[in-house]
Amino acid sequence: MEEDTGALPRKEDFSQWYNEVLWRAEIMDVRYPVKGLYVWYPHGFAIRKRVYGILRGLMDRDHAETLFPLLIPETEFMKEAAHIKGFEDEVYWVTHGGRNELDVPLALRPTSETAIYPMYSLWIRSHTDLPLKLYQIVNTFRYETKHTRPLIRLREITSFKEAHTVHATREEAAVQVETALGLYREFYDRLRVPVIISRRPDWDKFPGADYTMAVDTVMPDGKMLQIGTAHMLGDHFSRTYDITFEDANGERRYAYQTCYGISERSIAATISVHGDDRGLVLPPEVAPIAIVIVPIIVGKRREEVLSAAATVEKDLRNAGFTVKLDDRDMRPGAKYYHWEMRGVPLRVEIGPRDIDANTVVAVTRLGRKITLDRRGVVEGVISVLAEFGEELSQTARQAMADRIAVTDTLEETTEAVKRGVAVVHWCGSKECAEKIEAATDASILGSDIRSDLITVSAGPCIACGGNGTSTLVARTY
RNA sequence: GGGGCAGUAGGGUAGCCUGGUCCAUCCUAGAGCGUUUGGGACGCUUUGACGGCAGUUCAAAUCUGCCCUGCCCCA
Repeated sequence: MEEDTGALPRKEDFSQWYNEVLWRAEIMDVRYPVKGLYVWYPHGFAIRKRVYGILRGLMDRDHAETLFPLLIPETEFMKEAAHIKGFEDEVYWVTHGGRNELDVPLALRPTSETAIYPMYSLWIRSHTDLPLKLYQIVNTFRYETKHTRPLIRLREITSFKEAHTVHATREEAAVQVETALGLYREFYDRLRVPVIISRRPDWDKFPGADYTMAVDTVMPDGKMLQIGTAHMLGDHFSRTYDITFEDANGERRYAYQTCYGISERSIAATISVHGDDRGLVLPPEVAPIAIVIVPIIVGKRREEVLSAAATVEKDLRNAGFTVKLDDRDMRPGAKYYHWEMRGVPLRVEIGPRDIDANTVVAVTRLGRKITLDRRGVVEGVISVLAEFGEELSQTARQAMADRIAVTDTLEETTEAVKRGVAVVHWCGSKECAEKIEAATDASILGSDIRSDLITVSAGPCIACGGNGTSTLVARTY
Protein backbone atom coordinates (compact mmCIF):
# COMPACT_ATOMS: atom_id res chain seq x y z
CA MET A 1 0.00 0.00 0.00
CA GLU A 2 1.13 3.48 -0.71
CA GLU A 3 3.07 5.58 1.65
CA ASP A 4 3.06 9.29 1.87
CA THR A 5 5.93 11.21 3.26
CA GLY A 6 5.73 14.55 4.93
CA ALA A 7 3.81 15.58 7.99
CA LEU A 8 0.23 14.77 8.85
CA PRO A 9 -2.15 17.67 9.30
CA ARG A 10 -1.73 18.80 12.92
CA LYS A 11 -3.93 17.03 15.40
CA GLU A 12 -5.44 20.41 16.26
CA ASP A 13 -7.11 20.23 12.86
CA PHE A 14 -8.78 17.14 14.17
CA SER A 15 -11.13 16.44 11.30
CA GLN A 16 -8.37 16.55 8.73
CA TRP A 17 -5.97 14.69 10.96
CA TYR A 18 -8.49 11.92 11.50
CA ASN A 19 -9.21 11.39 7.81
CA GLU A 20 -5.55 11.45 6.96
CA VAL A 21 -4.39 9.12 9.71
CA LEU A 22 -7.00 6.51 8.80
CA TRP A 23 -5.52 6.43 5.36
CA ARG A 24 -1.82 6.82 6.15
CA ALA A 25 -1.84 4.35 9.04
CA GLU A 26 -3.81 1.93 6.87
CA ILE A 27 -6.87 1.62 9.07
CA MET A 28 -9.61 2.22 6.52
CA ASP A 29 -9.87 2.95 2.84
CA VAL A 30 -12.68 5.43 2.34
CA ARG A 31 -12.72 5.11 -1.44
CA TYR A 32 -15.34 2.39 -1.61
CA PRO A 33 -17.95 3.77 -4.00
CA VAL A 34 -20.96 3.66 -1.68
CA LYS A 35 -21.61 6.45 0.78
CA GLY A 36 -21.05 5.49 4.39
CA LEU A 37 -19.41 2.13 3.63
CA TYR A 38 -15.69 1.74 4.08
CA VAL A 39 -13.07 -0.95 3.70
CA TRP A 40 -10.86 -2.23 6.51
CA TYR A 41 -7.23 -2.38 5.52
CA PRO A 42 -5.41 -5.42 6.92
CA HIS A 43 -3.64 -3.25 9.50
CA GLY A 44 -6.90 -1.70 10.66
CA PHE A 45 -8.51 -5.10 10.73
CA ALA A 46 -5.65 -6.47 12.82
CA ILE A 47 -6.30 -3.72 15.36
CA ARG A 48 -10.02 -4.51 15.26
CA LYS A 49 -9.26 -8.17 15.82
CA ARG A 50 -7.33 -7.37 18.97
CA VAL A 51 -9.80 -4.84 20.32
CA TYR A 52 -12.68 -7.23 19.80
CA GLY A 53 -10.60 -10.02 21.27
CA ILE A 54 -10.52 -8.05 24.50
CA LEU A 55 -14.24 -7.43 24.29
CA ARG A 56 -14.99 -11.10 23.61
CA GLY A 57 -12.85 -12.09 26.56
CA LEU A 58 -14.84 -9.83 28.85
CA MET A 59 -18.21 -10.90 27.50
CA ASP A 60 -17.36 -14.58 27.60
CA ARG A 61 -17.04 -14.41 31.36
CA ASP A 62 -20.78 -14.86 31.70
CA HIS A 63 -22.35 -14.42 28.28
CA ALA A 64 -22.52 -16.90 25.44
CA GLU A 65 -21.79 -15.83 21.89
CA THR A 66 -24.40 -16.44 19.21
CA LEU A 67 -25.34 -15.39 15.71
CA PHE A 68 -28.69 -14.29 14.36
CA PRO A 69 -29.63 -13.57 10.74
CA LEU A 70 -29.06 -10.25 9.03
CA LEU A 71 -32.57 -10.14 7.55
CA ILE A 72 -35.65 -9.43 9.63
CA PRO A 73 -39.18 -9.86 8.26
CA GLU A 74 -41.22 -6.69 8.22
CA THR A 75 -43.92 -8.48 10.22
CA GLU A 76 -41.58 -8.95 13.20
CA PHE A 77 -39.85 -5.63 12.78
CA MET A 78 -43.10 -3.70 12.92
CA LYS A 79 -44.37 -5.13 16.21
CA GLU A 80 -42.90 -2.77 18.79
CA ALA A 81 -44.27 0.73 18.24
CA ALA A 82 -41.63 2.85 19.99
CA HIS A 83 -38.85 0.81 18.48
CA ILE A 84 -40.18 1.22 14.93
CA LYS A 85 -40.60 4.90 15.41
CA GLY A 86 -36.97 5.22 16.42
CA PHE A 87 -35.61 3.34 13.42
CA GLU A 88 -38.10 3.49 10.56
CA ASP A 89 -36.36 6.32 8.74
CA GLU A 90 -33.05 4.55 8.66
CA VAL A 91 -33.87 0.99 7.72
CA TYR A 92 -32.71 -0.53 4.46
CA TRP A 93 -35.31 -2.85 2.95
CA VAL A 94 -34.80 -5.87 0.77
CA THR A 95 -37.86 -5.90 -1.44
CA HIS A 96 -36.91 -8.29 -4.22
CA GLY A 97 -35.56 -11.79 -4.67
CA GLY A 98 -34.18 -11.76 -8.14
CA ARG A 99 -36.91 -10.13 -10.19
CA ASN A 100 -39.77 -11.13 -7.94
CA GLU A 101 -41.10 -8.80 -5.34
CA LEU A 102 -41.09 -10.39 -1.89
CA ASP A 103 -44.42 -10.99 -0.15
CA VAL A 104 -42.89 -9.78 3.09
CA PRO A 105 -40.11 -7.22 2.73
CA LEU A 106 -36.99 -7.96 4.76
CA ALA A 107 -35.18 -5.36 6.83
CA LEU A 108 -31.40 -5.29 7.07
CA ARG A 109 -30.99 -5.22 10.85
CA PRO A 110 -30.35 -1.74 12.23
CA THR A 111 -29.99 -3.61 15.56
CA SER A 112 -31.22 -7.07 16.40
CA GLU A 113 -33.95 -6.88 19.03
CA THR A 114 -36.64 -7.80 16.54
CA ALA A 115 -34.56 -10.67 15.16
CA ILE A 116 -33.63 -12.11 18.52
CA TYR A 117 -36.71 -11.70 20.67
CA PRO A 118 -39.12 -13.87 18.66
CA MET A 119 -36.60 -16.68 19.19
CA TYR A 120 -36.25 -15.84 22.87
CA SER A 121 -40.00 -16.30 23.08
CA LEU A 122 -39.54 -19.89 21.90
CA TRP A 123 -36.48 -20.60 23.97
CA ILE A 124 -37.60 -19.30 27.33
CA ARG A 125 -40.17 -21.44 29.17
CA SER A 126 -39.23 -21.60 32.79
CA HIS A 127 -37.46 -19.57 35.42
CA THR A 128 -34.69 -22.14 35.18
CA ASP A 129 -33.97 -20.80 31.67
CA LEU A 130 -33.14 -17.44 33.24
CA PRO A 131 -31.11 -15.40 33.29
CA LEU A 132 -30.26 -15.69 29.61
CA LYS A 133 -27.24 -13.69 28.48
CA LEU A 134 -26.24 -13.81 24.84
CA TYR A 135 -24.23 -11.57 22.60
CA GLN A 136 -23.21 -11.38 18.98
CA ILE A 137 -20.72 -9.36 16.97
CA VAL A 138 -22.26 -8.49 13.63
CA ASN A 139 -22.69 -5.87 10.98
CA THR A 140 -25.78 -3.68 11.05
CA PHE A 141 -27.17 -1.20 8.57
CA ARG A 142 -28.56 2.27 9.10
CA TYR A 143 -29.47 4.65 6.35
CA GLU A 144 -27.78 7.64 7.95
CA THR A 145 -28.83 10.95 6.46
CA LYS A 146 -26.31 13.00 8.38
CA HIS A 147 -22.71 13.33 7.41
CA THR A 148 -21.13 9.89 7.46
CA ARG A 149 -17.63 9.41 8.88
CA PRO A 150 -15.43 6.35 8.91
CA LEU A 151 -15.73 4.35 12.16
CA ILE A 152 -17.98 7.03 13.65
CA ARG A 153 -21.14 7.41 11.59
CA LEU A 154 -21.55 4.55 9.17
CA ARG A 155 -24.27 3.13 7.03
CA GLU A 156 -22.84 -0.29 7.64
CA ILE A 157 -21.64 -0.71 11.19
CA THR A 158 -19.28 -3.60 10.68
CA SER A 159 -18.49 -4.40 14.29
CA PHE A 160 -21.57 -4.12 16.44
CA LYS A 161 -21.21 -6.12 19.63
CA GLU A 162 -24.73 -6.38 21.00
CA ALA A 163 -25.71 -8.26 24.13
CA HIS A 164 -29.29 -9.21 24.94
CA THR A 165 -30.18 -10.48 28.38
CA VAL A 166 -33.40 -11.77 29.92
CA HIS A 167 -34.22 -11.80 33.61
CA ALA A 168 -36.98 -12.84 35.96
CA THR A 169 -37.28 -9.49 37.71
CA ARG A 170 -36.88 -5.82 37.00
CA GLU A 171 -34.35 -5.55 39.82
CA GLU A 172 -32.19 -8.26 38.35
CA ALA A 173 -32.32 -6.55 34.96
CA ALA A 174 -31.31 -3.25 36.56
CA VAL A 175 -28.34 -4.98 38.16
CA GLN A 176 -27.39 -6.37 34.76
CA VAL A 177 -27.26 -2.85 33.33
CA GLU A 178 -24.73 -1.99 36.04
CA THR A 179 -22.76 -5.15 35.31
CA ALA A 180 -22.63 -4.19 31.66
CA LEU A 181 -21.35 -0.73 32.54
CA GLY A 182 -18.67 -2.37 34.66
CA LEU A 183 -17.58 -4.52 31.74
CA TYR A 184 -17.46 -1.51 29.44
CA ARG A 185 -15.43 0.45 31.93
CA GLU A 186 -12.98 -2.42 32.10
CA PHE A 187 -12.90 -2.64 28.31
CA TYR A 188 -12.02 1.03 27.95
CA ASP A 189 -9.45 0.78 30.72
CA ARG A 190 -7.73 -1.83 28.62
CA LEU A 191 -7.83 0.51 25.61
CA ARG A 192 -6.51 3.29 27.87
CA VAL A 193 -9.49 5.42 26.92
CA PRO A 194 -11.04 7.44 29.76
CA VAL A 195 -14.84 7.49 29.83
CA ILE A 196 -17.73 9.24 31.50
CA ILE A 197 -20.93 7.34 32.15
CA SER A 198 -24.30 9.05 32.45
CA ARG A 199 -28.02 8.46 32.15
CA ARG A 200 -29.42 9.82 28.90
CA PRO A 201 -32.41 12.13 29.14
CA ASP A 202 -35.77 10.53 28.38
CA TRP A 203 -36.09 11.93 24.89
CA ASP A 204 -32.70 10.55 23.98
CA LYS A 205 -33.05 7.00 25.21
CA PHE A 206 -33.07 3.89 23.05
CA PRO A 207 -36.39 3.43 21.26
CA GLY A 208 -38.32 0.97 23.40
CA ALA A 209 -36.20 1.31 26.55
CA ASP A 210 -37.12 2.38 30.08
CA TYR A 211 -33.82 4.16 30.36
CA THR A 212 -30.44 4.31 28.67
CA MET A 213 -27.03 4.56 30.26
CA ALA A 214 -24.30 5.84 27.98
CA VAL A 215 -20.53 5.69 27.92
CA ASP A 216 -18.86 8.73 26.36
CA THR A 217 -15.37 9.97 25.77
CA VAL A 218 -14.10 13.40 24.83
CA MET A 219 -12.53 13.70 21.41
CA PRO A 220 -9.55 15.97 20.70
CA ASP A 221 -11.83 18.67 19.29
CA GLY A 222 -13.82 18.74 22.51
CA LYS A 223 -16.85 16.97 21.15
CA MET A 224 -18.25 13.97 22.96
CA LEU A 225 -18.35 10.59 21.28
CA GLN A 226 -20.81 8.00 22.54
CA ILE A 227 -18.88 4.76 22.61
CA GLY A 228 -21.20 2.42 24.44
CA THR A 229 -24.75 2.16 25.68
CA ALA A 230 -26.67 -0.07 28.07
CA HIS A 231 -30.44 -0.11 27.97
CA MET A 232 -32.99 -1.18 30.52
CA LEU A 233 -35.80 -2.55 28.38
CA GLY A 234 -38.16 -3.38 31.22
CA ASP A 235 -40.93 -5.62 29.95
CA HIS A 236 -41.79 -3.64 26.80
CA PHE A 237 -40.30 -6.11 24.41
CA SER A 238 -41.28 -9.19 26.39
CA ARG A 239 -44.91 -8.08 26.19
CA THR A 240 -44.61 -7.44 22.46
CA TYR A 241 -42.75 -10.63 21.65
CA ASP A 242 -44.41 -12.74 24.32
CA ILE A 243 -41.28 -13.64 26.22
CA THR A 244 -42.75 -15.35 29.29
CA PHE A 245 -41.63 -17.88 31.83
CA GLU A 246 -43.25 -20.02 34.46
CA ASP A 247 -42.05 -18.96 37.88
CA ALA A 248 -41.37 -21.25 40.84
CA ASN A 249 -45.04 -21.07 41.81
CA GLY A 250 -46.22 -22.16 38.39
CA GLU A 251 -47.38 -18.70 37.30
CA ARG A 252 -46.64 -17.32 33.86
CA ARG A 253 -44.87 -14.00 33.95
CA TYR A 254 -43.32 -11.55 31.54
CA ALA A 255 -39.56 -11.40 31.59
CA TYR A 256 -37.42 -8.28 31.99
CA GLN A 257 -34.72 -7.49 29.50
CA THR A 258 -31.64 -5.45 28.88
CA CYS A 259 -29.45 -4.90 25.86
CA TYR A 260 -26.13 -3.16 25.50
CA GLY A 261 -23.78 -2.46 22.68
CA ILE A 262 -20.37 -1.32 21.55
CA SER A 263 -19.29 -0.60 17.99
CA GLU A 264 -16.15 0.28 16.06
CA ARG A 265 -16.48 3.71 17.57
CA SER A 266 -14.36 2.10 20.28
CA ILE A 267 -11.57 1.98 17.71
CA ALA A 268 -12.25 5.56 16.59
CA ALA A 269 -11.87 6.59 20.23
CA THR A 270 -8.63 4.67 20.70
CA ILE A 271 -7.14 6.22 17.59
CA SER A 272 -8.32 9.73 18.36
CA VAL A 273 -7.54 9.87 22.06
CA HIS A 274 -3.98 8.59 21.78
CA GLY A 275 -2.83 9.62 18.31
CA ASP A 276 -0.47 12.54 17.76
CA ASP A 277 1.07 14.63 15.00
CA ARG A 278 3.14 11.67 13.89
CA GLY A 279 0.25 9.25 13.55
CA LEU A 280 -1.26 6.47 15.57
CA VAL A 281 -0.27 5.64 19.11
CA LEU A 282 -1.53 2.21 20.08
CA PRO A 283 -1.71 0.58 23.49
CA PRO A 284 0.55 -2.50 23.40
CA GLU A 285 -2.40 -4.78 23.95
CA VAL A 286 -4.07 -3.82 20.68
CA ALA A 287 -1.04 -3.07 18.52
CA PRO A 288 -0.72 -5.64 15.73
CA ILE A 289 3.02 -5.16 16.04
CA ALA A 290 4.18 -4.42 19.58
CA ILE A 291 7.85 -4.00 18.80
CA VAL A 292 9.71 -3.12 15.66
CA ILE A 293 13.41 -3.78 15.44
CA VAL A 294 15.39 -1.43 13.23
CA PRO A 295 18.91 -2.57 12.45
CA ILE A 296 21.33 0.29 11.92
CA ILE A 297 23.39 -1.00 9.06
CA VAL A 298 26.69 0.70 8.43
CA GLY A 299 28.94 -0.39 5.64
CA LYS A 300 30.89 -3.53 6.27
CA ARG A 301 29.26 -4.57 9.52
CA ARG A 302 25.96 -5.28 7.77
CA GLU A 303 25.86 -9.04 8.37
CA GLU A 304 26.92 -8.67 11.95
CA VAL A 305 24.17 -6.14 12.71
CA LEU A 306 21.49 -8.15 10.93
CA SER A 307 22.38 -11.31 12.78
CA ALA A 308 22.36 -9.49 16.14
CA ALA A 309 18.96 -8.00 15.26
CA ALA A 310 17.65 -11.45 14.34
CA THR A 311 18.75 -12.78 17.70
CA VAL A 312 16.96 -9.99 19.55
CA GLU A 313 13.90 -10.65 17.40
CA LYS A 314 13.92 -14.31 18.33
CA ASP A 315 14.32 -13.56 22.04
CA LEU A 316 11.40 -11.12 22.04
CA ARG A 317 9.22 -13.42 19.97
CA ASN A 318 9.90 -16.31 22.30
CA ALA A 319 8.84 -14.05 25.15
CA GLY A 320 5.44 -13.74 23.46
CA PHE A 321 5.69 -10.36 21.74
CA THR A 322 4.62 -9.69 18.19
CA VAL A 323 7.83 -8.42 16.71
CA LYS A 324 8.77 -7.11 13.31
CA LEU A 325 12.36 -6.95 12.15
CA ASP A 326 12.48 -4.23 9.53
CA ASP A 327 15.42 -5.16 7.36
CA ARG A 328 14.23 -3.25 4.31
CA ASP A 329 16.80 -1.35 2.32
CA MET A 330 15.82 2.08 3.59
CA ARG A 331 17.42 4.65 5.81
CA PRO A 332 16.65 4.15 9.48
CA GLY A 333 14.87 7.51 9.81
CA ALA A 334 12.42 6.59 7.08
CA LYS A 335 11.60 3.41 8.96
CA TYR A 336 11.06 5.31 12.22
CA TYR A 337 8.48 7.52 10.55
CA HIS A 338 6.85 4.54 8.91
CA TRP A 339 6.27 2.65 12.15
CA GLU A 340 5.42 5.73 14.17
CA MET A 341 2.57 6.42 11.73
CA ARG A 342 1.25 2.92 12.39
CA GLY A 343 1.39 3.32 16.13
CA VAL A 344 3.96 0.67 17.03
CA PRO A 345 4.46 1.11 20.80
CA LEU A 346 8.16 0.29 20.96
CA ARG A 347 11.08 0.56 18.59
CA VAL A 348 14.29 -1.30 19.29
CA GLU A 349 17.40 -0.09 17.50
CA ILE A 350 20.56 -2.10 17.21
CA GLY A 351 23.69 -0.94 15.43
CA PRO A 352 27.45 -1.41 15.53
CA ARG A 353 27.87 0.84 18.58
CA ASP A 354 25.26 -1.21 20.44
CA ILE A 355 26.92 -4.47 19.48
CA ASP A 356 30.24 -3.18 20.82
CA ALA A 357 28.62 -2.04 24.05
CA ASN A 358 26.39 -5.13 24.28
CA THR A 359 23.23 -3.00 24.43
CA VAL A 360 20.16 -2.10 22.41
CA VAL A 361 18.32 1.20 22.30
CA ALA A 362 14.58 1.15 22.99
CA VAL A 363 12.36 4.12 22.14
CA THR A 364 8.66 4.22 23.05
CA ARG A 365 6.04 5.75 20.81
CA LEU A 366 5.78 8.56 23.33
CA GLY A 367 9.47 9.28 22.77
CA ARG A 368 11.10 7.82 25.88
CA LYS A 369 14.54 6.49 25.03
CA ILE A 370 16.20 3.82 27.12
CA THR A 371 19.39 1.85 26.66
CA LEU A 372 18.87 -1.81 27.55
CA ASP A 373 21.42 -4.47 28.26
CA ARG A 374 21.39 -7.17 25.56
CA ARG A 375 21.04 -10.01 28.04
CA GLY A 376 18.14 -8.35 29.80
CA VAL A 377 16.23 -7.29 26.71
CA VAL A 378 13.07 -9.26 27.45
CA GLU A 379 12.74 -8.05 31.04
CA GLY A 380 13.59 -4.52 29.98
CA VAL A 381 10.99 -4.51 27.24
CA ILE A 382 8.29 -5.93 29.50
CA SER A 383 8.79 -3.16 32.01
CA VAL A 384 9.11 -0.41 29.39
CA LEU A 385 5.87 -1.50 27.74
CA ALA A 386 4.05 -1.69 31.05
CA GLU A 387 5.15 1.86 31.88
CA PHE A 388 4.19 2.97 28.39
CA GLY A 389 0.64 1.65 28.86
CA GLU A 390 0.39 3.41 32.20
CA GLU A 391 1.65 6.63 30.69
CA LEU A 392 -0.96 6.40 27.93
CA SER A 393 -3.72 6.04 30.51
CA GLN A 394 -2.44 8.96 32.55
CA THR A 395 -1.95 11.24 29.57
CA ALA A 396 -5.42 10.48 28.22
CA ARG A 397 -6.99 10.93 31.61
CA GLN A 398 -5.30 14.30 32.08
CA ALA A 399 -6.37 15.39 28.60
CA MET A 400 -9.96 14.58 29.48
CA ALA A 401 -9.73 16.32 32.85
CA ASP A 402 -8.51 19.44 31.06
CA ARG A 403 -11.62 19.48 28.93
CA ILE A 404 -14.13 19.25 31.75
CA ALA A 405 -15.41 22.51 33.21
CA VAL A 406 -17.94 23.03 35.98
CA THR A 407 -20.12 26.00 35.09
CA ASP A 408 -22.90 27.93 36.83
CA THR A 409 -24.37 30.11 34.12
CA LEU A 410 -25.52 29.75 30.54
CA GLU A 411 -22.77 32.15 29.43
CA GLU A 412 -20.02 30.13 31.09
CA THR A 413 -21.49 26.96 29.68
CA THR A 414 -21.56 28.36 26.17
CA GLU A 415 -17.86 29.11 26.48
CA ALA A 416 -17.02 25.77 28.10
CA VAL A 417 -18.65 23.62 25.42
CA LYS A 418 -16.52 25.27 22.76
CA ARG A 419 -13.59 23.29 24.05
CA GLY A 420 -15.06 20.41 26.00
CA VAL A 421 -17.68 19.20 28.40
CA ALA A 422 -19.57 21.39 30.84
CA VAL A 423 -20.98 20.08 34.07
CA VAL A 424 -24.03 22.12 35.05
CA HIS A 425 -26.99 21.85 37.37
CA TRP A 426 -30.21 21.06 35.56
CA CYS A 427 -33.68 20.54 36.94
CA GLY A 428 -34.60 17.76 34.54
CA SER A 429 -37.35 19.54 32.65
CA LYS A 430 -37.60 19.45 28.89
CA GLU A 431 -38.21 23.21 28.70
CA CYS A 432 -34.98 24.03 30.51
CA ALA A 433 -33.10 21.47 28.42
CA GLU A 434 -34.26 23.18 25.26
CA LYS A 435 -33.28 26.54 26.66
CA ILE A 436 -29.82 25.26 27.59
CA GLU A 437 -29.29 23.52 24.28
CA ALA A 438 -30.39 26.55 22.29
CA ALA A 439 -28.26 28.98 24.30
CA THR A 440 -25.11 26.87 24.29
CA ASP A 441 -25.42 25.22 20.88
CA ALA A 442 -24.70 21.89 22.57
CA SER A 443 -26.63 18.90 23.90
CA ILE A 444 -27.67 17.67 27.29
CA LEU A 445 -25.96 14.30 27.53
CA GLY A 446 -27.30 13.15 30.84
CA SER A 447 -27.17 13.14 34.60
CA ASP A 448 -26.49 10.41 37.13
CA ILE A 449 -22.87 10.94 36.10
CA ARG A 450 -20.28 8.36 36.99
CA SER A 451 -16.73 9.60 36.57
CA ASP A 452 -13.90 9.98 39.06
CA LEU A 453 -13.15 13.31 37.38
CA ILE A 454 -16.55 14.76 38.19
CA THR A 455 -18.13 15.41 41.56
CA VAL A 456 -21.92 15.12 41.46
CA SER A 457 -23.86 17.65 43.50
CA ALA A 458 -27.24 19.36 43.84
CA GLY A 459 -27.71 23.01 42.94
CA PRO A 460 -29.90 25.54 41.18
CA CYS A 461 -30.80 24.76 37.54
CA ILE A 462 -28.82 27.10 35.27
CA ALA A 463 -31.94 27.76 33.22
CA CYS A 464 -34.73 28.20 35.79
CA GLY A 465 -33.03 28.25 39.19
CA GLY A 466 -35.07 25.32 40.49
CA ASN A 467 -33.59 22.24 42.15
CA GLY A 468 -31.10 20.67 39.83
CA THR A 469 -28.48 17.96 39.71
CA SER A 470 -25.14 17.66 37.94
CA THR A 471 -25.61 17.17 34.21
CA LEU A 472 -23.28 16.89 31.24
CA VAL A 473 -23.56 19.38 28.40
CA ALA A 474 -21.39 19.06 25.32
CA ARG A 475 -21.28 19.17 21.60
CA THR A 476 -21.57 15.67 20.21
CA TYR A 477 -20.75 13.59 17.18
C1' G B 1 -33.29 18.50 6.66
C1' G B 2 -31.08 23.45 4.56
C1' G B 3 -26.93 25.93 2.30
C1' G B 4 -21.96 26.21 0.18
C1' C B 5 -17.46 24.20 -2.19
C1' A B 6 -15.14 20.40 -4.81
C1' G B 7 -14.04 15.75 -7.96
C1' U B 8 -7.54 15.51 -12.99
C1' A B 9 -2.36 8.88 -12.30
C1' G B 10 -2.24 4.93 -5.89
C1' G B 11 -1.99 9.98 -2.85
C1' G B 12 -1.54 15.53 -3.36
C1' U B 13 -1.81 19.24 -7.16
C1' A B 14 -1.35 22.84 -11.99
C1' G B 15 -4.47 23.75 -16.05
C1' C B 16 -10.87 25.47 -16.04
C1' C B 17 -12.60 31.98 -15.42
C1' U B 18 -11.26 33.43 -21.37
C1' G B 19 -13.00 25.84 -25.28
C1' G B 20 -8.05 24.59 -29.72
C1' U B 21 -1.38 25.96 -27.40
C1' C B 22 -2.73 19.48 -23.22
C1' C B 23 -1.56 12.21 -26.82
C1' A B 24 -2.34 17.28 -19.80
C1' U B 25 2.12 20.31 -15.12
C1' C B 26 4.80 19.44 -10.76
C1' C B 27 5.52 16.70 -6.04
C1' U B 28 4.83 11.95 -4.07
C1' A B 29 4.11 6.77 -4.75
C1' G B 30 4.87 1.91 -7.70
C1' A B 31 8.52 -1.04 -10.96
C1' G B 32 13.90 -1.50 -12.51
C1' C B 33 19.33 -0.42 -12.11
C1' G B 34 23.35 1.79 -9.41
C1' U B 35 25.48 4.58 -5.32
C1' U B 36 23.90 4.92 -0.07
C1' U B 37 22.29 3.92 5.39
C1' G B 38 22.55 6.24 13.99
C1' G B 39 15.74 10.65 12.18
C1' G B 40 11.93 11.22 5.98
C1' A B 41 19.08 9.66 0.80
C1' C B 42 20.53 10.52 -4.33
C1' G B 43 21.00 9.70 -9.76
C1' C B 44 19.09 7.50 -14.22
C1' U B 45 15.04 4.67 -16.68
C1' U B 46 9.89 3.57 -16.48
C1' U B 47 4.35 2.98 -15.15
C1' G B 48 0.14 5.83 -14.42
C1' A B 49 -5.38 10.42 -14.57
C1' C B 50 -9.54 14.49 -16.66
C1' G B 51 -16.07 10.75 -11.38
C1' G B 52 -20.59 8.99 -14.62
C1' C B 53 -24.38 10.05 -18.29
C1' A B 54 -26.46 13.43 -21.55
C1' G B 55 -26.08 18.22 -24.06
C1' U B 56 -23.75 22.73 -26.59
C1' U B 57 -19.69 22.98 -30.33
C1' C B 58 -15.95 22.07 -36.18
C1' A B 59 -13.50 21.21 -31.28
C1' A B 60 -14.74 19.94 -24.06
C1' A B 61 -10.38 18.49 -18.38
C1' U B 62 -12.39 23.53 -19.50
C1' C B 63 -19.30 25.61 -20.87
C1' U B 64 -24.67 23.61 -19.40
C1' G B 65 -27.98 19.90 -16.99
C1' C B 66 -28.79 15.58 -14.16
C1' C B 67 -26.61 11.66 -11.23
C1' C B 68 -22.81 9.66 -8.02
C1' U B 69 -19.00 10.63 -4.44
C1' G B 70 -16.35 13.70 -0.97
C1' C B 71 -15.52 18.02 2.28
C1' C B 72 -17.25 22.45 5.09
C1' C B 73 -21.09 25.41 7.56
C1' C B 74 -26.11 25.79 9.67
C1' A B 75 -30.70 23.08 11.87
